[in-house]
Amino acid sequence: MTDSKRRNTWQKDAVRHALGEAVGFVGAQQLHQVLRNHGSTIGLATVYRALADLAAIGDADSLQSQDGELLYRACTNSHHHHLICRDCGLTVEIEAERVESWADEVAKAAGFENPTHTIDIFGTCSACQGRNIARELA
Amino acid sequence: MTDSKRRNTWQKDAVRHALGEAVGFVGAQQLHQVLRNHGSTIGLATVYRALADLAAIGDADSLQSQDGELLYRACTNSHHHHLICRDCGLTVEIEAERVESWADEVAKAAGFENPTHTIDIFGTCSACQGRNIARELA
DNA sequence: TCCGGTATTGACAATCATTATCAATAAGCA
DNA sequence: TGCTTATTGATAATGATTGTCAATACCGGA
Repeated sequence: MTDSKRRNTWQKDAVRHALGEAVGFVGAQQLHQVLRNHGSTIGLATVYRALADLAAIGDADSLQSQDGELLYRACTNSHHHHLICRDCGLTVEIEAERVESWADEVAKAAGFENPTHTIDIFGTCSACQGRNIARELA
Repeated sequence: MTDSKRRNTWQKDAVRHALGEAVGFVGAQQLHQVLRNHGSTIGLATVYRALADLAAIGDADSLQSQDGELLYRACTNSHHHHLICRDCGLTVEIEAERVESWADEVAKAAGFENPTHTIDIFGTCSACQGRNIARELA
């Protein structure tokens, strides 16, 4: 039942490809702008739909930025989490077996079923640290 | 510099009190409705401002629900995380020392400074499990 | 290759939470 | 009691996301 009635369009390919090119996480609006700047005539609603599809299929990760915007990123493969620079958006994938099992244990212990979790770490990457210090001295 | 020019108003007290009464996490809109239903004439914008203040002071926790809404909860004291029922909003506070240290380690290992993290677990609490099964049989 | 049913698109309107605006109000101090 | 100004609240503005719906184009079958 993965794709009983799914059709392939150049729009979906464009979104998939643009997402692959992007570095770090990008929002739907932003991705739409990029596509338009490259000459595409794709519609904004279509970008939203394509991204939601990719996330549902498992070909994209999604998370919300700290101001509430939904961000996407091409997904490598298995379940993992992210370490994100709050200045430049640099993203590092992190394995979290220890935390996966911890989350499931905690949920089960409290009688919760079908647990899902949101685990993301934000920080300032080394490059941005230097940049910020330079700015403070100005 | 905590409150050099801060003034105390009944509005702020009302929000603080209403937040204390609420069970689990509540949104600003929701809290505003509750206050109005209790006869208060408080404005919506004021509720937003008061909640943002409480969170900044450290008297309230905040997190975003899975559909992007900002939710608040009266804060007990120290740093902790939450296990939240996605149906009824029941919230359980969880200690997470293991995860705290893990998050800091991971960030440091990648050269990230001032790490903060978002860790929340969503699930279906035992009460709602029963309720959902009953509904499916209908 | 052509055709027809229908999934998909895209321009636009509609939502919804949140923030900005700004005149009117009231907290707190001399 | 006055004065200064932080705060309020009605409302408009913003911005991301979703709904609408006629037009389009994918794809399996003839």
